[in-house]
Amino acid sequence: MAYWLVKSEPFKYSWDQFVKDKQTFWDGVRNYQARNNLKAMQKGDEVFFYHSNEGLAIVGIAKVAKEHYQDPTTEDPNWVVVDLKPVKAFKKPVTLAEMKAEPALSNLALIRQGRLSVCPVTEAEWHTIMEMGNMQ
DNA sequence: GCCAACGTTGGC
DNA sequence: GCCAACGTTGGC
Repeated sequence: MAYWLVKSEPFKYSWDQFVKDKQTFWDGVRNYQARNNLKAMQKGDEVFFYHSNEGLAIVGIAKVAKEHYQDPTTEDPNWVVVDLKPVKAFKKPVTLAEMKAEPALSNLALIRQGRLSVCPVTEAEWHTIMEMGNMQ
């Protein structure tokens, strides 16, 4: 079991839309590092859903419903998607500012490499963030 | 809307 | 294979 974090701009695809859809394929990844992370995801892995640009917070938890497959929005075999489904929303979203202020999260990939749209989260980081969001 | 960070591209 | 130029992302 591994943990991940994906980003979405709420304009483009918000958590609310995700919940309404019940399931979605995570497309639009056009970065090799992010793509490699997508490929490493396994069914059942848990994923933080982060709102970039607006909100700047982790707003919910998703689960990998289907492992990577060819991105249906392109012919290019370089790119893949995974299926995600919503698990639950944070009662209290954990903001980027809070995560930056938390010493236990100083190595968080999201903070170290802000532009990476799909990044790994360690188990310790996962639990820290869960506590910060009152999700324990 | 600006700017910093970073990835990608292309000329040499 | 290096490096400058350029484009994109995302925080502020």
